[in-house]
Amino acid sequence: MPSKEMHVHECNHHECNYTSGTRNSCVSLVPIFNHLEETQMDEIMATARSVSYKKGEIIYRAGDKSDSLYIVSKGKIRIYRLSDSGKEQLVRILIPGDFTGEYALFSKATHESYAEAMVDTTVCMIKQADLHEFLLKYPSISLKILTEFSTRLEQSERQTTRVVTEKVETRLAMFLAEEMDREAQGNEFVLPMSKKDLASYLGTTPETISRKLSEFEDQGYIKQKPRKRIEVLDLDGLLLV
Amino acid sequence: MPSKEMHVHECNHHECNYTSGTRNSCVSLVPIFNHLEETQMDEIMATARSVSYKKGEIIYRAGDKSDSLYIVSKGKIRIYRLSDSGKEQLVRILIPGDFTGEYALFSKATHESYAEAMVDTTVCMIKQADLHEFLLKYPSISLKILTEFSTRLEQSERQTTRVVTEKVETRLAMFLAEEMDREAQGNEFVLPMSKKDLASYLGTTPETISRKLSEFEDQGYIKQKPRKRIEVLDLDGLLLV
DNA sequence: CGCTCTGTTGAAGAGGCTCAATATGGGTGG
DNA sequence: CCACCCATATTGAGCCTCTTCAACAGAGCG
Repeated sequence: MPSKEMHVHECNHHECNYTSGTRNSCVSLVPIFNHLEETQMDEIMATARSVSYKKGEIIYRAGDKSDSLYIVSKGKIRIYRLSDSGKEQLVRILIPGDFTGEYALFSKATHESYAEAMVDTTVCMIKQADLHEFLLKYPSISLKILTEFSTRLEQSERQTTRVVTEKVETRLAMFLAEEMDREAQGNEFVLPMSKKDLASYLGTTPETISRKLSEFEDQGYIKQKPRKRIEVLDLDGLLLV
Repeated sequence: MPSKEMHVHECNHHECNYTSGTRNSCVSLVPIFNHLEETQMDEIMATARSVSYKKGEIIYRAGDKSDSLYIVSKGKIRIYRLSDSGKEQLVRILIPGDFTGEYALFSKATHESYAEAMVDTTVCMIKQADLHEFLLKYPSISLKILTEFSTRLEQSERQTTRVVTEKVETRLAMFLAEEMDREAQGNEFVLPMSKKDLASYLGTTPETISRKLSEFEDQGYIKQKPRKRIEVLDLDGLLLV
């Protein structure tokens, strides 16, 4: 697989094959693979390709044919959709250990969403044929992916339900509470995205986000600090909104 | 199908084990199993339990512990969620061949949604332990389920995007167009649910659905007929809304 | 045959969007 | 290291879509 003779110009976006011994960067860090034996991980790693993208680069777009699984090994990826009317909606953000590409991989040949590097990012790609082979050979991988999928499905449905049943204020409060739960350092956390993206994720506009956060601040629930940091002063109050 | 010796009181909701030879009602009709050999399907069927529910009965509810996959063999099931604020949202409707229960099965022990029989319904249930065994034994089943999951995930994300980016009128028009695509007999189709449920599915209210359908009718795009039948007169016009 | 749930229609009000003007800040190049 | 610049964020005002509440009509089911 890995050609040792690799030259820079053979590498789109600094694309490189792995050589054994450079395993650590991706396969071993994703839950779907890291329960395997070392030798099995090496085997998978041997079929993987590493590709780097610079900030802002598009990794795939809707309509692209693709047949690879993308595992984030470094950086951050924005997954978003464009509606028929052309509006953008942020679906989720991938951090190292997350993967994407599953739709094109298991169902259809083309993507419906867009993947964009939010910062300089490295992914490893596993081709559909290789992955299928491994799934048949090591069925426990499938169980891991099924677990991941069912969690994602649940989250997606929960998100839909929220958007249709709760008002913006409530959705925002819930989002803040969840971030506190996942990311809190003390009683502060850092927004993982711009407020523009947050608006798109929550199904509203940047203006409304801005206003609602100010209201929360006026009401003493939170305090906004520089560099996207938010201190939560009254979590319970927030959740009663 | 019921064992021949079945007595009413041995069967909760007319619950019965399968005997070989009565295979046809469920395992063989779902895409996730029907690619298997006859003998393999028989093997799975032997572990399945058939349960019937009367119209309106709840099959599972949020918070229930469950460890079974439910495959619809007859009838129709409404899957819905309740938001934190208590509002109901219709997630999807299952018809024979569809399955549910995956979240409790692969991720957590409890359901987040509700499943209710819309008409008299029969499901077959496969226990988690049995299913896991089959997945490891026949890895191709996992691939089928992965395909199904990734399709559902895509649909769910598409639904979220629509709800947040399109207005009600557009969502309704798209829904009608999709139903035409899937269910049309001539240029008519039958709504698969009440307008109340449709409202909940599309994230709006029955009043709005009623009004928008009247508008579409006034504009000559559709014609509403008795028994939930809708004739589409101008599909293109509808999609330009 | 009546009762209850679903659907329809009207009117009023609210929540959030749009548009526009201005402020801010972090990234970049000099 | 500083100044500049452009995307992001903020704030205000008006408006529009959709929800809400209420009253009534109709349909399906026991």
